[in-house]
Amino acid sequence: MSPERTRRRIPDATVSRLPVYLRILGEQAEAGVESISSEGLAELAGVNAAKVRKDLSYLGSYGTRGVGYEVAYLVYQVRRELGLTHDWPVVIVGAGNLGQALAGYGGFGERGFPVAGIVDIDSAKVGTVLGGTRVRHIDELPQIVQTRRVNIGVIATPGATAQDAADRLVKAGVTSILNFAPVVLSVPRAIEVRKVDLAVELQILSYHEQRRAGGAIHAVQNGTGRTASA
Amino acid sequence: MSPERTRRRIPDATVSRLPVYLRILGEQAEAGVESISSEGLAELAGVNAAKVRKDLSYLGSYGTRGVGYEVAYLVYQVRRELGLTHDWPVVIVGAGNLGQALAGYGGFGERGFPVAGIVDIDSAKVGTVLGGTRVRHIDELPQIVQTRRVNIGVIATPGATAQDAADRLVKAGVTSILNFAPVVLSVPRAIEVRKVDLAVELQILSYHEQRRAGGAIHAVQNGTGRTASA
DNA sequence: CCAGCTTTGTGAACGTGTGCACGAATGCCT
DNA sequence: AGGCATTCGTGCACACGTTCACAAAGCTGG
Repeated sequence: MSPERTRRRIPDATVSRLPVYLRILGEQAEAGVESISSEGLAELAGVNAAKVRKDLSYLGSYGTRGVGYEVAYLVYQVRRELGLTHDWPVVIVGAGNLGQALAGYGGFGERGFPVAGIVDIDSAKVGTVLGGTRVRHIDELPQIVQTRRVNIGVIATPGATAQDAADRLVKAGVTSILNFAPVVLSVPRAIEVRKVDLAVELQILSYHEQRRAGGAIHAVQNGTGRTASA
Repeated sequence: MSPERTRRRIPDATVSRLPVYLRILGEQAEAGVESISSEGLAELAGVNAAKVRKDLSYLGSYGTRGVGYEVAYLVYQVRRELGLTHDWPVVIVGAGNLGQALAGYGGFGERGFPVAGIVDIDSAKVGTVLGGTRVRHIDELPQIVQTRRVNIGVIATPGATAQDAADRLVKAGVTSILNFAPVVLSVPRAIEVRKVDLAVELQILSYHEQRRAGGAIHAVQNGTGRTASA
C-alpha cells in the first residue's frame, strides 16, 4: 500500500463557509484585486477575521505574513478543496413550480453544476422544455444518471412523493441529494443529504419576530449600526 | 413596572428543529395519533430521542412521564413558541424565475405566511399576475408594508440588486429578511436575516463527492443501513 | 542589515450543542 | 395498595465551533 496522504478533515462549519469565500474571491479577482487580507475577506463575508484565517489554514498555509493572500491562488486552492475543478452534472426530479425555476435559473450551469436532465412522474409534463432541457419520464432516471455520470440529485417534488424520488435516485446510483421537499428523507447512510426548507426558514424568522413583539427585554436600539449578515 | 416574565431564551439549534417537529406533529394529528413519545418523534424527525426531550423541555414540561406527549397540546405549544398563532404576511421582492415560483407555491399561505405583495423594479413585469397576486412596482413597497403590516421580506432578485432590495425593505419597515440572492447583505443589527443559497448547498455536496472520490479512507460499506437525514 | 510595521497561523480559553445515563413521575396490572 | 414497566426531564461529560491574543514571518525604508 502506498503511503496514502491522510486527507485532512475540514470541519463542517468551515466547509459551509468556503463557498462564500470563493464567491467573494471570484468577485475580487474580477475587479482586478490581486491580494486580500483576512480582515478584508472577513469584512466582505460578514464574519470574524480570525475565523477566516482558521478556515483557510485548514487548506494549508497559503497566505503571506505581513501581506495577505494572493486572490488567484486562493481561488484555485478553495476550488480544489471543494472539488470544483470539474463539473458536477445534476439531475432534477420534479418539473413543477420549483423544478421549472431551478431549470430556468441559469446560474446553475455557470457555477459548475449543469443540468443533465429533468424528470417527472407525470406523463403530461414529459416533453416540455425547461431552460433548454427536455423533461423526461422518471423511469429514464437510471439511464440519465449512468450515461451522464450524475452524482448529485435534486428533489423538487411535493412532499408526498419526495421519499419515492429519493429511493429512485439512490437506486439509480446518485450519492448526494439536495432536497427541497419538506420531508425527512430516509436513505442509506452513505448518501449525503442536504435540505432546503422554505417553511422552516420562515418559521425561524417568525420566532424572532414574535420574540421581538412579546419580549419583555428592553430592546437596545442599536440605531444605525450595520452588520454584514450571511 | 410589572414583574415582567423573563422570557426563556431558546437555543438557536433548538429553534431550527422546532419547525420540523411541528410539521411531523401536524401530520400525526392528521393521521389520528393522539400521543407520541420522544422516541417516536425522534425517529420521524431523524434525530436523537434525548435531543427531542431537551428541545421540548425548553418550552416547558409538557410531557407525561411513562406516557409521552399529547400531540394536539404539543402542536399548540410549539406553534405558540414559534409565534405561529397568527399569520405573518410576507412581501416578495423580485418577480423573476424564483419570485414566480415562490408566489406560485401555494404552501406559502397555507403555512401562515400569505403573500401580501410582489414587487419588481422592472416596469414591464408590473401588472402581471403570479399565483393570484398582481406584481406591483417596487416604489409601492412602503405602502404595501405599512397597510398590510408586513414584517417579513423575501429577496428573490439577482445578486446585483439584492442589497438595494434589502435597503428598501428595511426603509419600508420590514424587520426580518429571507434572502435567496447569493450575496452577503449589509443591514442594521436589529434586522434578522436568513440566507438560502443554492450554490452553497451544491458546493458543499461537491466537497463530499470529491472527498469520496479522492479519499484514501477505506470507505466502510454500511450496506443497507438506513438513516433518517434532515 | 536592522528596526519597525503588518498580517498570518495557531495555542488556549471560552461558549454552544450533543448524547448518555439516571432519578423522578406516571400509569397499569394484580 | 404495591410493584413494575415506561417515559420524561436533566445533570454531566464530551465534542465541536468561535474568539482572543500573541509569536513567527515577511516587507519596507533608511
